[in-house]
Amino acid sequence: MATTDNTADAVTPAPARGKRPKQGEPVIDRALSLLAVFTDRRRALTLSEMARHAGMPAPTALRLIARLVAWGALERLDDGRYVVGVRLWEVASLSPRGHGVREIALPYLEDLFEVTRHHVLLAVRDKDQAVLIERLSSKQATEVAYRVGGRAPLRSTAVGLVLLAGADADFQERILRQPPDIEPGVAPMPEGQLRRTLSDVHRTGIAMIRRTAPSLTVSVAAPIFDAQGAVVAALSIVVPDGSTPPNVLAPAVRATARAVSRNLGFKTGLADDVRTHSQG
Amino acid sequence: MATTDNTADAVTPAPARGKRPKQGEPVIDRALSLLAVFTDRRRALTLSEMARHAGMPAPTALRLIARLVAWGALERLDDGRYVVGVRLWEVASLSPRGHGVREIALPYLEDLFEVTRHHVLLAVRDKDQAVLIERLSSKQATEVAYRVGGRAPLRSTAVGLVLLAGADADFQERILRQPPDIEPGVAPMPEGQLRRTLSDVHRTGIAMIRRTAPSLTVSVAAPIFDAQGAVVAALSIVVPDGSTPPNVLAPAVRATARAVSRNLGFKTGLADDVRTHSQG
DNA sequence: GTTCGCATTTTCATTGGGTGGAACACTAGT
DNA sequence: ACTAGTGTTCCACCCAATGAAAATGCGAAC
Repeated sequence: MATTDNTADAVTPAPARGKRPKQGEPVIDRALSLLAVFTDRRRALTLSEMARHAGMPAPTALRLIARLVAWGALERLDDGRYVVGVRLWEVASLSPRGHGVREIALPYLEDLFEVTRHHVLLAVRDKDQAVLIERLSSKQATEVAYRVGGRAPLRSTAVGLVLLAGADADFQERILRQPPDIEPGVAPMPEGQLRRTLSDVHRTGIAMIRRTAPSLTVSVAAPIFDAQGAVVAALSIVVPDGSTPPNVLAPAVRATARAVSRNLGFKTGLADDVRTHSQG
Repeated sequence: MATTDNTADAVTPAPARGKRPKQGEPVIDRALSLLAVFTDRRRALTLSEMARHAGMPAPTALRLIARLVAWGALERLDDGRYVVGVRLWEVASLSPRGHGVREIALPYLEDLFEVTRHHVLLAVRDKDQAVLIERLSSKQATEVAYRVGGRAPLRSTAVGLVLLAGADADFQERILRQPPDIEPGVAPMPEGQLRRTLSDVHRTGIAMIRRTAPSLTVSVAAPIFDAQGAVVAALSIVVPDGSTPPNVLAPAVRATARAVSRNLGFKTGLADDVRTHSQG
């Protein structure tokens, strides 16, 4: 969680006496930190919970929250707890990299999903992580690790690898220098192998990852390009290990990704190998 | 657009001279009004555009926007324009009435969509309007009036009627007293007929609306209940007029809505008429 | 190359909105 | 009754927010 860089991680053991703990922080930052207290596990919070997690006195939190509620960024439940409001969701739906790509990609994801009946994922990169934009799942599909709106590591997921391979070199370097992900169910790659993998992903336009937790699955991902040829998103399919050979899935995933790219204005050259040559 | 209730609707013809135009407004409100300048048609804006639409001087807007960008609520494009950021979308995805119901309903919407191949809509009520939470559409489906994240009137759409019929009495009264919607392609209902319609919707659990614009369609909607039996969302299917008789669609829509309701913890009684009796 | 026009950014003296401790109301648990 | 927790109102202090002005950046027109 990127939200823990606030002040009061816990309960601020020694509250610094009667002195000002974090007085002077811009109001907006405080308001935003009140939004950031919500997580997947905590979708409805009381005033005092919010104040505690955001690291500010209750009266201050109350005042700010009141404004957020008045605007619709938060809503108050009957029991007095607060939740993220529809108005905020409404504005957020205008996010080009959020609902934007989703809106364009959804019909194609539908097709892929309908044919395969397996999880279909769409993700974009934000900071050092992948953010899951969409996930189509049949009710009886295998257990899946990530939810829509959640974040996933770049180096140990198929979509992550695609997004990482599509990023600029210095960003890649920075990520590569970080200590390896400790992702349950995925064997962490040593740096050398990771570099080779990224190179392969860049060349072939396909990334694969095998997981052992939460269930045995294979993910196959492909990049989505915008009109400028930049990788703006990644699409993947997640199937139970052994159900379908990955080399059978790859063409379908690739074709779907290309269809979405074309709809985003990407001029798909002739065949894939042509683009490959122009890049190598 | 609900965003026009801000100060500078246009360009503020007479800027009130050198006096303070709206000095003294809380900072949060200003920040939020900067988020509210984004609409379906304007998803990427320059600094001066944002300042103008939010009704504040450029330096002030810049300062606030800088904070919003730092947090991730906004993102800056290469050309200097601002768009709604993924971080905001991420938090908004925790909205129970936004992505919450969507997440639960999606698999069932999928099924309905797959069988019918027509638009499937999911909406909730916010203030005096319906907000479209999800829309599944095949690529070759008919033109639709609303997009995900957009708003629709309560009295002239099928989902709107369902949500209105499910609201408490005094809210219904307030809406009924308002002047009728002027919705293109939908004949506005006189108050008497509307009351009768709402009563029917409440009794039968089905609402229908026929549109002539943007295309000739029939919408059939049904309510989704939460564990407490309150109408929290509405589900509808939109088909070309004449393609499928509404009375054929109704059972499918109803069954899907019930399936979602059950998943939300709603105890579906025995048959529908049992619940009807307990309510009348 | 120079000039104009406009958007963006920095600076800075002024001040009013923001602040949070204290006190109060209320509920629930002991 | 007492304690412990939450939610709310109040208010005197004061620092963050403000926006005019000026500087800077950026193109396009000349």
